[in-house]
Amino acid sequence: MGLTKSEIFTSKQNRLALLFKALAHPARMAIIQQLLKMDTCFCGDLVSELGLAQSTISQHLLELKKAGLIKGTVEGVSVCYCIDEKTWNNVKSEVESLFISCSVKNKCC
Amino acid sequence: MGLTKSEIFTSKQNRLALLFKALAHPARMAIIQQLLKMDTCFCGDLVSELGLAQSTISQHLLELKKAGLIKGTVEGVSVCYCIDEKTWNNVKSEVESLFISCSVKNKCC
DNA sequence: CATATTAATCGCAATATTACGATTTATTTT
DNA sequence: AAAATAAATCGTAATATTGCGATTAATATG
Repeated sequence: MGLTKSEIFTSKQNRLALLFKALAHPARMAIIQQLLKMDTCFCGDLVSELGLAQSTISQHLLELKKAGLIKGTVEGVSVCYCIDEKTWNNVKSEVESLFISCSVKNKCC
Repeated sequence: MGLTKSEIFTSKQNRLALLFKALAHPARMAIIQQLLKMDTCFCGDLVSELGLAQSTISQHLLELKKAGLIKGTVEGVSVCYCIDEKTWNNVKSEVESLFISCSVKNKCC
């Protein structure tokens, strides 16, 4: 069939999977890293920084926006993007609880 | 075209993207959570735990194995899976450095 | 108001993912 | 050696993703 059976999983599993999916592309990782690093974050800057077409970058920005990781505001002709602090911090604590609190202890193999 | 241009990104960006891709499915999140929680971790247990076909689970296990997140050892007729502690800890610190050390400070929007 | 600039959206082609049933492989038990 | 059990692999269909050029939409400038 080829479509994910979201209904059989917990909402946490689905939420985390969607979050990781948003980060599961090197271009989107590059955008996130750039936004974490830079003060200015115009869409055009990202287009010239990464070696992808403008329409492609725009699509990746949409993916990140749908996941709530970034937000953009119109500034004249340009659009300024940045990390959505609120969602980012939620994500941070969810990922932390997955990776940090659960230490691998039981080895069966 | 439809294929990711890995060559234009840094190895860290590609590495993290591949890691997140492995986690970007609720079934694989469920498997990981189960392996973190349980002592026993036979493939068959996962099949009956999640509501997916055996061949589907097997494919998801392969994805996680390719990403280095889990490993499996044959025990008689069954295969016992568990988190690959070594890779898991590497992943943990990479994800930590992405999320924890980089706090969002500059707001341009 | 016409033109330039920036970014979103559309349409398309290539490729990847997801899921399942059927089959195969490997091991254990009879 | 034959039968049973568990898991990997194969083949296939449905759907999703990636990327780009072309177009559209919105704002700014001459």
